[in-house]
This record gives sequence, C-alpha cells and structure tokens, in this order.
Amino acid sequence: MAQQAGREGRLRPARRLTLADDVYESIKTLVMDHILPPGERVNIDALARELDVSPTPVREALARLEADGLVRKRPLSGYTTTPLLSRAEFDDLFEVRQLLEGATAGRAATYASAEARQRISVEAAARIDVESGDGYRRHAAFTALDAKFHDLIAEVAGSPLLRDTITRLHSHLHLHRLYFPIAGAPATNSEHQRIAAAIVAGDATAATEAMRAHLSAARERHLPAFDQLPTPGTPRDSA
Amino acid sequence: MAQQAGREGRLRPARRLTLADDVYESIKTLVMDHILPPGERVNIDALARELDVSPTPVREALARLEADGLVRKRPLSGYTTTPLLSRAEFDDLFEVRQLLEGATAGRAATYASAEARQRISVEAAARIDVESGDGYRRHAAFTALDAKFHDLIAEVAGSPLLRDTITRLHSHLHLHRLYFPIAGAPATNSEHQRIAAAIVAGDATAATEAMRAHLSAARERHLPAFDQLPTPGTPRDSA
DNA sequence: GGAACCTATTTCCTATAGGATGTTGCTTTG
DNA sequence: CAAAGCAACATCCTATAGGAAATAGGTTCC
Repeated sequence: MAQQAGREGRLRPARRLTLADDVYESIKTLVMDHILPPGERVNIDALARELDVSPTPVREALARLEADGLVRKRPLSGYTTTPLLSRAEFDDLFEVRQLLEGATAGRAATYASAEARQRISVEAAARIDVESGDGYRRHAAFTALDAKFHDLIAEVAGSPLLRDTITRLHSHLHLHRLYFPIAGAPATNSEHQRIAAAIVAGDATAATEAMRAHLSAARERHLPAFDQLPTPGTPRDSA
Repeated sequence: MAQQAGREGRLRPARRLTLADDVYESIKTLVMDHILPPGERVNIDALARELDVSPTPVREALARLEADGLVRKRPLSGYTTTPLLSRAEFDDLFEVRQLLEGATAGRAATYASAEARQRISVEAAARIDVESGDGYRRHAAFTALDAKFHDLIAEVAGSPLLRDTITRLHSHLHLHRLYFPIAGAPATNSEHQRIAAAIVAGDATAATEAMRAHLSAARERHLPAFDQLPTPGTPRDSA
C-alpha cells in the first residue's frame, strides 16, 4: 500500500497494461536519448526510485532490454548501458543493413499492394522542416521519420521475420542518432524518394540498388561523427 | 530463509553465477525439448516450484525468453510458449535464412583464415551414427551438429552482427527439430561438405550458391512433417 | 613511496506476502 | 434448451525485507 495514490500521469500512459511494460518503454527512452549515457552503470534501485516503482519490474524490463542489446549484464555486478558502436561495429552494421534492407526494398517492389505503394510514395514526400525547433527535437523528428520510412518498406515487403530482424538492428543505430549531422537531411530525403519511385514502379533491381546506395551514403554522412566522439568503451568518470 | 539448505546440484551447475541465468537455460531447454509443448500456457508459480526457486528469477528469465521469441506474454494473462511455425512462417524463415546464410557462406569463403578453413573442413567431415541411440538422442545429436556447422561458418565470416542475427533465427527453427525426418541426414552431410569445399577453396560465389541450395533442400526435407503435425496454435488439452 | 591486505559500504540478488485482474463454472432467466 | 449474468477461484503483478557478493577506501607493511 501507500504507493498507488498520488502519482497518476507521471510516467504512466493513459492505457496502462502492465507496469513492467511501461517501465520498459521508459528505460528504453532514457537510453535512446542518452539520459542514461552509453557505457554508464545502471543502478537498479536508483532507477526504481526515479521511476517511482519497485525494483522488480525494473529488473524485468532490464532483462528484456538486455536481449534487445541496449544494456549489458555482468553477473553480480549489475547492468551497464551498451557503449556506442565502435568504428568496426558501425561498418559491420551498415554492411548487414545493406544486405537485409536491400533485399527488403526489392521484395517491396515485387510484392507490395497498390495501396502500400501509395503509402510509400506519401511517406517519402514527407519532410522535416530543418529550421524548426531546437536541435534536439529536430534530430528526434528527423530520425523518427527516417525510421518510419525504413520500417514501412519492411512492412510491405511481406516478410514478418525480415521486418523484425531489421527493427532489431535499428536499435543499435539509434544510439548514434544524436550525433547525426542534420545537414545531410536533404540528401536523405531525395534518396528516399528515389527508393520510393523504384518500388512504386515495381522495379526490384532498381529498388535494391537505390536502397544500397542510400545506406552507403548514409554511412558516409555518419562517419565524421566518429572524429568528435569520445572513444567508445571508455569508462567515463565525468568531472 | 529455509530454502538454501538441501537442494544442491538439482538444477544448479557447478559454476553458479546468478540464479536467473540458470533458470533461463533450464526453461529454454524445457521449451526446446517440448517438455513445455508449443502453444501451452506457462504457469509462473508452478514453474518456480518445479525448479525450486522463487518466482522472481523465473519472471526475469521469461522476460528474456520473450525477447528471444520462445514465449509470448499476454498482459495480465500470463505467458505461453510460442506455437510451432505455420507453413507460411516456415517458408518465410527459410527465405530469410537463404539470404543471410548465403551471404555468410560467401563472406566465409573470402575472409576466413587458414586455420578457420581447416576447422570447417573437419567439422563437415563429422557425422552422427544414424543407427546409434534412441530416436530422441539421435535427433538431438544430429541437430546439434547441424547447428554447430552453421554457426561455425557464421563465426568465421567476420561479422558479429550477422552471426547474432542468424543465431536468433535458429531458435525458431529448433522448435521444429523433433519433427525432422532423420532419413535426410546423409544428404545433409554431403551438402555440408560441398559448402565446406567451396569455402576452403575460397570461391565465394560457389559457397553462397551451395549454402542456398542446401537450405532449399533442407526446407524440402522438412515439409512432410507439416502433414503429420497438429495444426499450430491449437490449444491442445491433452488426454 | 608503492603495493598489498583488510574492512566497511554499497549494490545486487532472492524470497515472501498481499492486492488487483482475468478466467472459469454455475446459476438463473427468457 | 440456450444465453447472459454473477460469483468464486486461480493467477498474475507489485512491493518490501534480508542475505551475499563485489567494489572502494583506508591502513599497514615492505
């Protein structure tokens, strides 16, 4: 008792299913937004106090996040947030993305329904006003739009397994989203439109090629961020 | 108190790190071996009693297993083991495997070290005596050998992400292993050797093609099982 | 002056108890 | 006889407490 009284609407969404699920989403956001910095130790009790719940659902949520690759668990030593990708891991990620998402785009061009093609066309036309909002919101909005476009293609490709797999990969990528140079947004948009055009036209080969080219270009756009980044894995004891 | 007294070595391995990890492995085995049948409800408390631990680590283990796709969670209703793959999901799985493992074999042929090629060659030569042991052990041994071969290729392909992704997919497949017709073992072995030969020779194109052909054949071998299977998703209330 | 050892604290890990919710079976009514 | 409503049960979900291990800091010895 003495806990479910006066904290409605603090972190709790309107439709509340289970507390553990809400906690999972909350912690995921904390990690994605770097409120819990990469490589940082995660104190279960402190997190439970912060979220105003007991440690049990926190522990359950962390177990799921570990399977997602967002935190690591060292036995009898606690959880830590996953460090930022190293350069090698980053390159690896984009190679795998090229393989998976290239094939996905090709499938989408072949199997997508007319209605699905319409949706892709609309989605590719959407843009984020680069001038609006502060830096953080702008980044978040742009990243969300990019993720939505890629997921949409995965959805209409007609392979649930492929879509799940791609979604999983994106978690790792999103840890880097705050470092993405916003200047690349226009190029990203036009590349998206080229992919959409190929899918709408039903040209699988062109769609695959356009997606691979897009990911190659996206990788190049991200690379400068590595020069201004703290070396991953370093146990930063900040000042 | 009154619990850590007399149950040494029951399910506890010699090196004990955390109870939750042991419970995770135990439940995973229970699901894989169909001791917890697919589609069955999983009672947390009953499972805790069975494993002689408290519900807390069981809950944590189930959360991880859910992320692995071996159990599903319905809010406020409990966990259920994942049903067997439907025909459509099965076909989907093998398409994705062809994509991923085909590319992996090609990478292995290109990047594998001399020592790695040696290991693959040895592994492909290993065989399970089809005559030995009872049906269950024979199946388990053969499936383990197959999984080891595929994972070895993924390991030497030099892409940790690709390897993780493939490992995840295999979980779903392994739920079907008990239905695999053992008669296909010799063909599987020879196909493995063909893949190994291409990798050892450094022929990426041939390795990719051999892997894809192998998976296509393996899929065909599995198909008859669908005719003698209870329809997936049926809530079986056994006699 | 440096390294190793010991101690104290923090943190994690597990067990237990109680409240809320979904489910099931029975009864009642049309 | 069937369907809807109700009640009892089982199960899940969350909170709290206590024991064990690891980490950090201080002290002592070389």
